[in-house]
Amino acid sequence: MDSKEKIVEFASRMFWHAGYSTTSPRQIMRASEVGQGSFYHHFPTKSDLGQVAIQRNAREVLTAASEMLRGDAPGLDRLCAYLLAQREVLAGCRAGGFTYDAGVMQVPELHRLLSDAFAQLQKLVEAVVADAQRDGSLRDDLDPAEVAAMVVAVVQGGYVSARATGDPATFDHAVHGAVTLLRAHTPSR
Amino acid sequence: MDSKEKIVEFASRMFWHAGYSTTSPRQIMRASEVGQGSFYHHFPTKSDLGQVAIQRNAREVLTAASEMLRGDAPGLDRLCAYLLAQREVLAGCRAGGFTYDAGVMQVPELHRLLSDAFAQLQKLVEAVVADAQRDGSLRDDLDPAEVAAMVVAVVQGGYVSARATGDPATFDHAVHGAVTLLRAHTPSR
DNA sequence: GTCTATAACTTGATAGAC
DNA sequence: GTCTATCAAGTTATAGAC
Repeated sequence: MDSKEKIVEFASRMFWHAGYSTTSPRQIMRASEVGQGSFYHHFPTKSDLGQVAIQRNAREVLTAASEMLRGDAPGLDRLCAYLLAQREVLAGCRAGGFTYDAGVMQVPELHRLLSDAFAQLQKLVEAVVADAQRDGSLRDDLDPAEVAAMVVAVVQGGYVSARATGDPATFDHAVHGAVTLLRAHTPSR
Repeated sequence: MDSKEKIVEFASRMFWHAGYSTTSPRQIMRASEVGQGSFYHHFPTKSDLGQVAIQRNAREVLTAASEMLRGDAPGLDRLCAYLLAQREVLAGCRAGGFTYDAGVMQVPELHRLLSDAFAQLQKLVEAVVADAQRDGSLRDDLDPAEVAAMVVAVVQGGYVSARATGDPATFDHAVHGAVTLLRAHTPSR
């Protein structure tokens, strides 16, 4: 593996676990065993690296979501599968975690990665809500955009609550609550 | 107002808006117009100040929540009022925002403030869910802990999503989705 | 309680040789 | 592409006088 790729690998993971602002180029150099010369050759500024590393995290969130959401199953089942999926809860969301990092939010290029990622995630989920309404697994008088926003928020908030309490079960409670409410909205039974 | 109180006032607000790790003692001294001598006299270390300032933020979250949740109205109405309350959405949650700050999470005393706050918030909401089930405004076959966790998560996730997209309406969509689902669960109509 | 001076360390680079 | 040396600025304090 070349230096550049090693840097991005480690940076993505370290930014995810320890935050962008609170992780220094030096720490990344040590972890990835890449010298200062190479580091600054590939990434002249920290935000250049942030750009690539955060985008990688965002893509992983979207890739994982789209895999969990697709298939032939009824829309509601796919929605619930997404909510109930296994996650590294206490590590937090690879994308959502950056929304509270001032060093990310102040840099337009970095903030943009997050707004794009969340817009795409919302669309992915919204399409499945619409599927669920078409295939009859969910009442069609619900607003797909609102249901999708709620689903995304429950996951993001589940991470926050669980990190606060230090207990992954907090996440599970939240998503189970959402699943129960959604399941009860099957029109004909 | 004395120096100590001024420091705490500004620190609480600055930590909330810009993060704990990304706000330095120096910035707080300048904003609050308190000299270095006074600052370190009152707060020997940054985390001593973090302790007080973050606790103040956490208390404000709990105070606001308990005011919105109490009253004679049916439990479900109070729950929805809490979800639909006006908030400074793009500033994020005064407590939840710290869950992604490594500088907070690594210090046990600071992390504890968050776990206590979220545990209390969960209890507050859970009690109102139970009220709603007793007064008949919500189906009683739902698990109060799960519904409460979901409500808290929707709010926390609403903040995260809205900060990501940069649009407060993202928050509104999420909570409206939750309200619609909850309202549809009134047993007898 | 508040002031000024100082300091050890980290951050985020830049410069120039190989 | 990678290395070592260097650096200005910022962070988080400490010391001692008033």
